[in-house]
Amino acid sequence: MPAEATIRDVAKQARVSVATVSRVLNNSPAVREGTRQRVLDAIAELNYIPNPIARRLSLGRTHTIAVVLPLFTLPSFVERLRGVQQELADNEYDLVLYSVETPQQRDEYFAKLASPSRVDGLLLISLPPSDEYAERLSHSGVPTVLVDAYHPNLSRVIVDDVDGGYRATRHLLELGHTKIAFLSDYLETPFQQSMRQRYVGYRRALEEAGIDFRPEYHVWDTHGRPEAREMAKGLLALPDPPTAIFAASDTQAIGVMDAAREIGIRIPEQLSVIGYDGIRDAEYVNLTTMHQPLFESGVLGARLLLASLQNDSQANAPQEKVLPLELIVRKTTAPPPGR
Amino acid sequence: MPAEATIRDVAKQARVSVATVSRVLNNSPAVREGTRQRVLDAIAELNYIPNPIARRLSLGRTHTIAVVLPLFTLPSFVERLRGVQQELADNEYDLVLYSVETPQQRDEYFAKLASPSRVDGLLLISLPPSDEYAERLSHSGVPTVLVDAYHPNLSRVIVDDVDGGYRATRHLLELGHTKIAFLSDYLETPFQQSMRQRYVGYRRALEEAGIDFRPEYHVWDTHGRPEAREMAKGLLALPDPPTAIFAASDTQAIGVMDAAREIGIRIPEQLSVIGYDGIRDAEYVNLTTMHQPLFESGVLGARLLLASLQNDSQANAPQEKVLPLELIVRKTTAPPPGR
DNA sequence: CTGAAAGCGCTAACAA
DNA sequence: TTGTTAGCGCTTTCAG
Repeated sequence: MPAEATIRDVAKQARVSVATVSRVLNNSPAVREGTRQRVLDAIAELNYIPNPIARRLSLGRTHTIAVVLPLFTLPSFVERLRGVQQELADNEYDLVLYSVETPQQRDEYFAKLASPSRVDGLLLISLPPSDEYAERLSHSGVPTVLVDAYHPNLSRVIVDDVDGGYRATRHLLELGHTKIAFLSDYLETPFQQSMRQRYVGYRRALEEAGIDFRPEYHVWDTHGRPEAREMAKGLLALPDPPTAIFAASDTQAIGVMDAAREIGIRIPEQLSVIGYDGIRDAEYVNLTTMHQPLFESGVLGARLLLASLQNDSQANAPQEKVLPLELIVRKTTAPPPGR
Repeated sequence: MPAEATIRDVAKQARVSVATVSRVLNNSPAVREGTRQRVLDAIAELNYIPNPIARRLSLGRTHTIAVVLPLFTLPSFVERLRGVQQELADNEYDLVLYSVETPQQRDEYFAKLASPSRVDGLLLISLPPSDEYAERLSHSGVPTVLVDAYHPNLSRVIVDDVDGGYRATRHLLELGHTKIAFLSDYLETPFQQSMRQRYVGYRRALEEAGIDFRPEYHVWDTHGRPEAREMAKGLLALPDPPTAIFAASDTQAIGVMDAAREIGIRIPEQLSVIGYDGIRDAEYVNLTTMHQPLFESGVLGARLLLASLQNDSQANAPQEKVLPLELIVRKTTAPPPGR
């Protein structure tokens, strides 16, 4: 393969200066049509492609947006990423991907990426930064937006998960349930804050309805369908089992459905199940769920970032975009048995 | 935020030349310990981070690996991507992501990325290049490896999909089925060649068994669970419906299961279903499937690429890695009714 | 062991 | 309208 042609080669070939070549490259109007054509011809002939790295160095911009997200096993993360990717696709920016598996790794990436010489912008999906890193990020000069994560100092696109948890629980309550379990991830991890908020909403709805919270109705484990199935089995084996289960994600709700099928408990006649997220699979299995706009959250996050990349008014206040939640009632929730 | 410190600032602060700073940055042994320490101190004090772009320009390498894959709705693509990501994570390379939705876009990306000034290496997932682009790629000087795609001139990690299709069909045949349908994506798209090969294997197995191929038993549509469900319904509504369906992907097989449930046909008593891929969901729904190592294919693809990035013996012959397929018999296949 | 200086390929004043 | 030239921040000869 022949060595790559440079702007100098083109200049020589077209008998102009590199400045002129640069001008036509950048669509400067200040170049005579004939000259432009000569340059274009030279470019075509030499098969010239401008070196983006050199361009970036000269411009002082990286043309890169880093997207950081938890290791993307979960459909909801992937869906958000797809939104981001779509919005970024026709832009000038490269989307570079970082997947984090541990809090240490997360902080490592945050530290590494909080530098304008590395990236032009940062998109953090479902990864709430600690105060320390939020501070560093907002002072780094790297525009940052959070998707599905909250920090007061950073732009974000979120939903009101407390309200979501509340409304999901209300739905069950209104059907007449009083024995309502909550099944989720570990709540204590600083990794995921949405889950915890849904739990808060759940507690609030119970309290408001004058129903005592029963600790044995709250179960948690690492995220996953089989894990949820096992948890659900435990719940249903209780001396006084719940008549409804609120799963903090659709994936987990589907695990609950697995358990019910396995044990021979009919949904929704004997057990109501409600999920959260509104992933595609929820529709296929007819799961009642609290739907949030996953794909759109990615799109909006990217858009927000792009916007703050435009007006480099660095110090513009953090934006907040709250996306709507929608209760989608399908076939897995009904009044409790005997009502 | 203070302007970023440069290597010059560090040099000044440490009272050495930039060359020396560069040496300690690159762990050159040719630096006296005392000097090194001074430099290190200066770096710490100024909070200096080397500018990667400048480094890349100087080194003439992009430190970037581009991964191109079809828009990642499908679990199997995501799984492969995860493998790639994991293998690349602790490397010096940035993983930049390109998702293609149309053949035009694919070629656009191929053209753009076939340039050493853009990327150090290229990983194409489930995207067989045309001869023309394969040619361009292999002459571009950009090491390229295909995952789940084949071209004789390019390194690749694949499975033997003809054999997979053959063995999946054999499994059904051996159970005693003779009315076996094949349900897939469009076969004619140059987008996906694996599907077509599975079909070839299917036909071969039938032929070998002396069973005539019935055109009405071969259905196809765009990929997706609901689409597969509709196709399956069509198949089952045939005057002489099949007793077994070989779906070219697990996602589609699950769609078939949806259809059966909806119509009230029992699996496997009345209908056998076999899928392909071995995605996680297949296990949950107890689907018999032809399993291929998806995650590993990504890992291996990345490894292959990394290796050819090492020995820049550009002209090394294309490597081929064939991963094993494994028939996993679960609960969706059984002898046909009345046997 | 250290420094001076050229160069990576491009952009953008500034001059002409 | 076009050309000259000084950077962008780093690496790497080549001298010393």
